[in-house]
Amino acid sequence: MSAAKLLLVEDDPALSELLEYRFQNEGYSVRCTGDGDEALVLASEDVPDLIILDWMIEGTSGIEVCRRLRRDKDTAHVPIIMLTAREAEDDRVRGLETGADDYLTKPFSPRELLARVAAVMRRIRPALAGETIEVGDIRLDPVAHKVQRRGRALQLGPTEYRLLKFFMESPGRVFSRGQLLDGVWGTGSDIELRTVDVHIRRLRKAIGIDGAKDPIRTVRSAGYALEAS
Amino acid sequence: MSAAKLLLVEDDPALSELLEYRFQNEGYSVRCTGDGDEALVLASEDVPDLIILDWMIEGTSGIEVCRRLRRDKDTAHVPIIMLTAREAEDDRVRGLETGADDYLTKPFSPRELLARVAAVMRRIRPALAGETIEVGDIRLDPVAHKVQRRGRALQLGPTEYRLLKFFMESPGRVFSRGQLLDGVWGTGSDIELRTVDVHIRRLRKAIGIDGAKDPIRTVRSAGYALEAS
DNA sequence: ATCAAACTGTCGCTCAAGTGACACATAGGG
DNA sequence: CCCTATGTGTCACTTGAGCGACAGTTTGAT
Repeated sequence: MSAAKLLLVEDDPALSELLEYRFQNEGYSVRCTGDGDEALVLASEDVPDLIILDWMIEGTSGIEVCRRLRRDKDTAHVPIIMLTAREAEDDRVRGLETGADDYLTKPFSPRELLARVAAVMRRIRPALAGETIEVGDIRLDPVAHKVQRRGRALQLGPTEYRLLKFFMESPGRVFSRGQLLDGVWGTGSDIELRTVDVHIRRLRKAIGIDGAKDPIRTVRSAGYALEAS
Repeated sequence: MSAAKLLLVEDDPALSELLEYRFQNEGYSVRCTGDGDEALVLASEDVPDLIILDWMIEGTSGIEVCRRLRRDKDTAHVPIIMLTAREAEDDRVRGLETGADDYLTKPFSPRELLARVAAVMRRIRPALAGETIEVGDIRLDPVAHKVQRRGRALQLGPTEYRLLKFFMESPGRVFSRGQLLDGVWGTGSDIELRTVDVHIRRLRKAIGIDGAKDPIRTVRSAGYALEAS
């Protein structure tokens, strides 16, 4: 999965380094700068998914950076979390009105910042907040109803989709034909057990990419399983 | 334009009344309750655009309400701003981790809450904040009530416009016919589900430019989605 | 007030995709 | 070798979506 890209604009080296480390640890891709003008350049040449912006920085001030980011078409929609030492309500309101999406007052705990970043990411890019299921090289996005393998979109029918999703919710686990019928078709279905085979074959065909091995394992006299590998 | 719908969950009558007044003044459509269980009912029967939730309320606690809202598919994506008297970092983090999008500590000024609500609305439903939305090569200006594709003005009927706008507010996401009826026609409409198909067809025809491919994706037995690409 | 044009909701038909059943092929254990 | 569990190809049926048409309604201009 492509990691979420953060841009951290903070001129206190100690804090900047600490945060960079923590965010990288969480799997984000982070770029840092302590300078307002440089921040604008970085933001426009590779638009990040989220910007963490200190109010008091060298060069162009934080609020001015915020305003300019909002004015540029490419960065207008990028969420911004502002960091500041100011407590005054007026400043908070001004920050929000300028276009910041969230606001944190120093001193804050890295943990709280992480939680806020995660909250924003959850809203903005659900795909990056773990709402998609990933097993091996297959990624399933239930919101968009889309499935990818190795970055290539797969074309699945409704039943194939439900079947794959069911497998992906419990990777590696073997399901009997009866369990699959219950889970995918619904408990009240009086479908032939063998029909499962057919759909397994269709699913195999649908997710088959040459160069990739079949992730569906047949377990003789037991059922089928989706391999986590 | 349909006003943004807020759900205010606050059991202090004085505060509740004050906020309701202020929000209505800003053009929001507000419903209030002081009870957690009632909040869940209200939220599910007519999904609001944003929920303001007091941590300490009668009945089910705020954090539990938050958790349940997140669990229900219909309300999972609705942004939540939590209000609380607690200062402790642990509580703040817990609130955010449970799925709240933002957080305000009492006492707060109504003005700051308004600013935060506006910030969230701007991000979630730009159209309600009067901003133009852009998805792929389609641009929609809610103020001018105009739609362009590749710079060419499109001619849309009222329902086509609302339908497109609804899609553009959540690009890539699949909506069932029922969800589309709720979102575009309003919750109380007793329209045939199949009518949605007809309007989808009309919308497709209206936004069709030769050389451009149809951005509306049909998801069999699920609904429709507007492709971000 | 009148009229024409545009918009909206329904219905029924058509066609394509999805689905289930069956017949047959294949593989592996006894 | 035989038998059973599994895999594969095919076909008919079902379902769902697209489409054209139409009648009722609303809108806007004259």
